[in-house]
Amino acid sequence: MEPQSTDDTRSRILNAAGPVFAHKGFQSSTVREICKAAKVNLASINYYFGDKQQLYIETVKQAQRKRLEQVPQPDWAQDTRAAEKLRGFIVVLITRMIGVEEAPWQTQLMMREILQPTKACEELVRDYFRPQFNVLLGILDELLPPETPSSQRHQLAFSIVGQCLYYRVADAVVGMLVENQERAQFYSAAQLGEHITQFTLAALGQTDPFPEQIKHQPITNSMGAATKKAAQKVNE
Amino acid sequence: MEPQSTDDTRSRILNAAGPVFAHKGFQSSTVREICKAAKVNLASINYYFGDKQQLYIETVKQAQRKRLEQVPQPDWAQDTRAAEKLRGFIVVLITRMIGVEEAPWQTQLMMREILQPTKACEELVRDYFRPQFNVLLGILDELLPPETPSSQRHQLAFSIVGQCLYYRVADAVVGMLVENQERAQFYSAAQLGEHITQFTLAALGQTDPFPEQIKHQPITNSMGAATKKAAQKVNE
DNA sequence: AATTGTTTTAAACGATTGTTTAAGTCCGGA
DNA sequence: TCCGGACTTAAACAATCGTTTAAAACAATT
Repeated sequence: MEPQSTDDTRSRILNAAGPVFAHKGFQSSTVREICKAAKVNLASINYYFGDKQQLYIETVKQAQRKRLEQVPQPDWAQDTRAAEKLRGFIVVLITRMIGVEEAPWQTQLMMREILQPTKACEELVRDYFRPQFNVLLGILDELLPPETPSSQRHQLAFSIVGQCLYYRVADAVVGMLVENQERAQFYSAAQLGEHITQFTLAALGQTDPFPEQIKHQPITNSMGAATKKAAQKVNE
Repeated sequence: MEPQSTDDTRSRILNAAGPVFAHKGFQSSTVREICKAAKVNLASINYYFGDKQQLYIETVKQAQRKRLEQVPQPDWAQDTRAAEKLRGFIVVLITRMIGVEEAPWQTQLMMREILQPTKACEELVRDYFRPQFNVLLGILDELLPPETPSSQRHQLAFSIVGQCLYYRVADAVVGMLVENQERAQFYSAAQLGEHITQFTLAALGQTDPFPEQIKHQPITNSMGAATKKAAQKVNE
């Protein structure tokens, strides 16, 4: 009946609003700017969404939905080692954070919701963060002694997620702290993912202590097949 | 000549603007709201600061200055072990993040600058983040093999900082993911700092692998004297 | 007491905001 | 062809924003 992802007026608004909200936040984005970017009339937002705030909520939801189908967690073979699953999880997460070529405005929009939650955040947690969190806890379950208390499991998960989130949150500051050349050479999603994986596995006693372990070459080739495929999908 | 931290009109504006900007951001904060909170006339901001933006910049600077003298890094005795220094560094950092009783609006303001830098951010990096970063690198230098490349040292530092930042950035989400009781019992600054320290030291091979190492009791008593003192100063 | 410079005050200004309105356009079914 | 609902459009609206203004109040010096 209604075309979904075409250049429907409603869809044009939704697609134009995403980057604008992500870049400037809710208050600083004006309906006039969004309408201009979407090439629709000024009144269209109110006609299709009621008001600016409901447009914002719909935009966040759509960004989340798109992100879920763009970068699904890889479904591992049954005999995949837990360490390999963890590597895959981290690489997908860090890839979502820093993107590949295009600026990942969906993630930036979510980061705004994380830092300053609005009404859209509860759904975000329910449909996105919570399942993600549970997947990670499932992987950790295979790596930890059974008697590990859940409170400790949770904080371990946060230590992993926190390392990944950092490169999106503090992206600008990282750019000011490290030389451009070093950044260009060592800060790809694959390399950062590998670093965080090694760091985490070492902490969990799954590998030798960290500094001796990896050689920190510009290109790492220790990724498994499932991980590679998952990381690639982000480009789409 | 001019009283600094009294209830000077200029100071009243500055003190009132901090929490407002931290809570609502630059655009969403109105000069009328700030003037009302500061109990000064509407025109005072323009009289003393020129315009709203310069007030914002001054506010960020002052927050940074206050934070630096409130929570200085402990100056360790010469024979302090590096692991102990690292513990102190992390506890100070995490304490700055989540505060103790009062809401740490200074840190929240900085977090806004990190996520979306304005003109105030360059000074923030130069006077605050960069020195902090160097202190951490100095500590890591004592824990790492001499041949460890600097690019790897940097990412190790980011892995530590990232774990701490997470509890400020994702504070609201953490509150939605873990039960209230667990949060009340296991998420004090001292406990989170201890967790991050153990996790990091284990990754660096300075202790046994992580999960077996700590017992994750509600209250930990393994902090050194210098660390305790540093954590306490935050309350002031 | 008069004068000077500084600070405070209430009111107004112009610009921009989100939203509404009412007239207009389009298009398929009778 | 005419009608009716769905959509689009340009204009206007009311509210709020940051900023300016000019007069009043104040404080210190001569």
